[in-house]
Amino acid sequence: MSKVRVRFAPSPTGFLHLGGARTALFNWAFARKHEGVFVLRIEDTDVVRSTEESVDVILESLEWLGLFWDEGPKVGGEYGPYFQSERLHLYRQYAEKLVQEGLAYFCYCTPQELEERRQATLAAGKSWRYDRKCYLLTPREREKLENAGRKPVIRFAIPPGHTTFQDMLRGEVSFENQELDDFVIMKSDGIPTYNFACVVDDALMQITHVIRGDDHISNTPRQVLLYKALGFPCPQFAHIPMILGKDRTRLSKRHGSPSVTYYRDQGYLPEAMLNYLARLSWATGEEEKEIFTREEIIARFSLDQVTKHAAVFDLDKLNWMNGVYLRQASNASLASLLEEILVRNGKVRREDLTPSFRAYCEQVVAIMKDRLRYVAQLVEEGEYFFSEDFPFDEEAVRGVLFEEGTGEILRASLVRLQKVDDFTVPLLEEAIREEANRLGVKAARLIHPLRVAVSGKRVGPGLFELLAVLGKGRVLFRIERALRMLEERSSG
RNA sequence: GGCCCAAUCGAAUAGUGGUUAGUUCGGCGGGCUCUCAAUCCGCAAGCCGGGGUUCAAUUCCCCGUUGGGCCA
Repeated sequence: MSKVRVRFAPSPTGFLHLGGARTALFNWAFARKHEGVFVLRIEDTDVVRSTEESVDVILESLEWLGLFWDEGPKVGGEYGPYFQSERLHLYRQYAEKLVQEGLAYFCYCTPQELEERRQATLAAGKSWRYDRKCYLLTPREREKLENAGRKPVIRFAIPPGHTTFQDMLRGEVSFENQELDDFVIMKSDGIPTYNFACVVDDALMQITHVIRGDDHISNTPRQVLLYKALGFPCPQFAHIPMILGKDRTRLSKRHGSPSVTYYRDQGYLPEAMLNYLARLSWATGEEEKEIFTREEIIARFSLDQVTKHAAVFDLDKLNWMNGVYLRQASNASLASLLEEILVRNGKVRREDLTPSFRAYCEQVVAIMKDRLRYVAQLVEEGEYFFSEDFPFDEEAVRGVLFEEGTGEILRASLVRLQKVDDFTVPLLEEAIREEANRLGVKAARLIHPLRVAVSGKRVGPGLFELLAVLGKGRVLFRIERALRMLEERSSG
């Protein structure tokens, strides 16, 4: 059996979205599982919408996920080039071959002419398909049109009959050829259309298995016909389900963000993202197990465990899964992630990333790890770690800080804490519990107002851990400030 | 509009011609606890509808419905 060769072929017209990432993932897993080759090809024939930045973002996203390709941009390979824009001569060559063999033909109809005839046909209550007006053009007629300055497209002549292919997930899928149009394979500017370039490339790159989204099912009969016309062997096809948003429509900005880089920038871990994506549409074959390393994914991956129906992207589950990975990650790695996010959000300047700040970040993630779903939460909800100018939750102030008797308690706590030289968890705990005893109240009576005073929130990490991380100076300052808030309230 | 694909708890999925239809996330309740988490224990929640085939259908077939896709 020949070596498995699969490919992922994105168009660089934007970021890599989750659906594309999952398609890449399945291709990659399939290749690794079968010790085959994973090819990356950039389908940049749409000159207007394709950008170099987009290529970079897509490559970065794949690399971040650890979906490394064996052939393609940056790494090369013997079937290159891997950018379609550098393969135009190949498409031209094969298109001309089809024309010479009478399997494709030049068409000079203008868009306006086509539209007129389409409207007329529709008005007559019939469904429109290209009417093959140019199919039987004589050389003379063609010459005339050329001389009139018309630039032809090349259309593929759909043969009669029907086209059937085996889908690895769905079995036999069949189309009537008459439903297919004599579609354009080369535009008048010499740029191939998607189906044609795709077939030429997949054939020339010796792709054995085409694993792609099921939105391509209806392209497949056209492609199968092209393989036959070009005399290429057909690859195996597997159309995997799409990923939809919560409302079961195509994943888009409305559903949060569909881009891989967004999740990277929010502080999701690549292993978590990969794991979650793998679990969409794929049954691992194991109950009670959701967490899979990339090696485990490869070892278990099989296309016949892939479902046939669309999957809904569930942020809750991704968050849960990312939390699992976050808790497994080292404080050092999370701290460096946190630093990047702080810099990107303008909370910290790059030159302030000192070793001591790094140590501080490690302490922060150490006490926050258990309650994080993604690292950027620390920027969104944990301002109090990085600034004195953090918001106070109104409900916490009203319900906890302004409770009767809190002033005396805070003042007593302040005095007591001033005497604690070393802000370590055991010493802080001892101090607060002793002070509670002395005042004849439960420790909680001190703990809750203190938390609000130093963090502005009524929920958060354990108080003693929090005080220890913030350090004596900031803690005392914040308690004094809270006391002033209380005074202002009672006087005003 | 034409064609194609799909359908099990809210979500991801397992599974079967005869099962108390399993698991994970989420939800709810409880334990632990300074709060929130984390963690542990428990609970609720599903076979899209209608016809067949069959002793028996969630499972096989057909139709419909709904959702999605491609083309226009």
